[in-house]
Amino acid sequence: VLAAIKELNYTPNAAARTLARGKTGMVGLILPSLFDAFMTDVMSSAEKALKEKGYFMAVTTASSAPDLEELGAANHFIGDRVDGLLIMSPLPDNSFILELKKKSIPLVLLDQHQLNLQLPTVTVDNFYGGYEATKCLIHSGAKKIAHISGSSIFESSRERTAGFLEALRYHGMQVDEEHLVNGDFTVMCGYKTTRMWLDRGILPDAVFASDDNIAFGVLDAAREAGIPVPQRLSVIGYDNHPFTALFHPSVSTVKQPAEEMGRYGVDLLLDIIGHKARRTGRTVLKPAILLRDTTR
Amino acid sequence: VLAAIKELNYTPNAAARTLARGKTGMVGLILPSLFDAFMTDVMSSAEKALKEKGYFMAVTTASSAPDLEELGAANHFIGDRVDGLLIMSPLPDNSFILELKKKSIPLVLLDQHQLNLQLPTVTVDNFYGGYEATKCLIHSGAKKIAHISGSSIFESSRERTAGFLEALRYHGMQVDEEHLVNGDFTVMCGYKTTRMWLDRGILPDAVFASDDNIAFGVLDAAREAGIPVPQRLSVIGYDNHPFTALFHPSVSTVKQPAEEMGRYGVDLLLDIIGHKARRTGRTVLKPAILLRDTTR
DNA sequence: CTGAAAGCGCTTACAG
DNA sequence: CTGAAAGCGCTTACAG
Repeated sequence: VLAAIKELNYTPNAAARTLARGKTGMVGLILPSLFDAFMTDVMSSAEKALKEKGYFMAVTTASSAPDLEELGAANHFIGDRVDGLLIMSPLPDNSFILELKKKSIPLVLLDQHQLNLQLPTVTVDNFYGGYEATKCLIHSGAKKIAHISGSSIFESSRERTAGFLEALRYHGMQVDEEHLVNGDFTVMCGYKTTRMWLDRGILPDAVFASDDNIAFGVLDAAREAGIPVPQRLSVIGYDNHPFTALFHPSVSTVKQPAEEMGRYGVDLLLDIIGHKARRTGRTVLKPAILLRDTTR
Repeated sequence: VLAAIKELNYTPNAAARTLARGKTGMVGLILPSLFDAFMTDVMSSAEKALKEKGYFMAVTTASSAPDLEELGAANHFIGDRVDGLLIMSPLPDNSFILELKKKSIPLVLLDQHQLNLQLPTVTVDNFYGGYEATKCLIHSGAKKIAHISGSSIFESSRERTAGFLEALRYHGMQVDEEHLVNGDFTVMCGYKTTRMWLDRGILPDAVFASDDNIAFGVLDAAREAGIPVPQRLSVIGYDNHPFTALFHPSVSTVKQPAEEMGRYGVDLLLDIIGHKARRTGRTVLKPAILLRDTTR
């Protein structure tokens, strides 16, 4: 009989097994975009970790509340197609999450706390990252330090900005209004902001960019204008985008433990699924400052 | 009764429905890496198209034959968890595919033909892309044209190189051995190759890079060495990486119809699943040459 | 047109 | 320890 099984290379029917056992063998990942380097890192790490445990990963994007609602809609409900969900999308509206909670679907939030929801979370200490990045800029002697933030719908972005402001405050420094810019995690926004500074003659000494895309844009504008980096302008980004280490000058950045976030998020979720962990608790990972050639 | 359904926001059990109907409502995507801009574009487009049709997407990476075998292994078989599979990973070894074929699992190959397998494919005309990119370089007056290829396990890379060689041949030109470099789709390889040319005093007039990562590396090395682009060195990449349009100078490239590949691949696969299309046939998409500031 | 029954292909608790 | 039966929660073909 076993020989025959090998012979016909029989595979047990997954749907029947799922129905009988109540486990799908799939884990869902909901994230805002497939184009962001950090998110892709986390996704890749999660995929690897899941594969090692014999799980498959269902990926779906949702960047807004309506997108999430749609995933909760009748004939497109992701909840019971998976054993649990890793959620990286910002949750301005919680009704989708509440529905999942009500159905007791195991959930882990990635890169955001959402304190009111009492859900297990895996985050990076963005306040610390923003604070330390700014401190390095201050210690290198910069007097006029600027910050270009990411989109404020991301908790991570808001906290980096808070860390930046606190570092300045602690060191008795101020930031000019024109040097505190609400950006959006794009190269374009870094470029345009720097051009604006250049045009108005208010280029700062140093910039803390809320992600590496922004930093690339700042560096591009500086290079085009012949501004020496890091002598005249220091730049530090965030994420450790693969290109930061490869370009010349290499770009200083704050490395997020993306690999760890994906792996730990998976471990935690699988423990919850297997009733080996509680459905609460915060895990905060530390980022690492990587000083390279765009800072003094 | 219907009111009660709304009330308790009931969702039918997916596993039971799958078992009864024989449809999972999931489509699998197998790709070599989550870090490549083109692949991410295709994935994103496929995800969007699938979502519109009420399907979810299971993503799994496999870059080598053993990886694929693993997906065919007993307790990790992806075949019956999905209604069909979109396969972007190179298939040097076909046994995994043969197994899927034997089980009649709908399959669409993306970005590769694999003629011997008689499977429906959606590809881009890479020979044409390589030929046209090179022709543009020739027409701009370049005499010494170099090429840095991607990894030869990719059919797409091999065909771009073939297009490059044919364009030279057709125009009665030759390529020096040192200017035909086997690379690997990385910034590092573009950078190192260009440095090597510089160090040996054999910098070409123009480079056709098999992807934009390589082109970024070439441009970075040229900038560092003070080589004027495009006056002394023209560069054209491949993929239309988001950064190519944003950096200064903007990077000439060959735009792959990634969005179309993802969307069309999904449409075709769903038609096969719904018995509305045959399990054969080639669809070849045309790339578009985007001449920007790194070519004359 | 409605409603009860069989069947999808497993797993697991239970009888032998 | 082995094997037959019940059950997982739907869908669909069929009887009424």
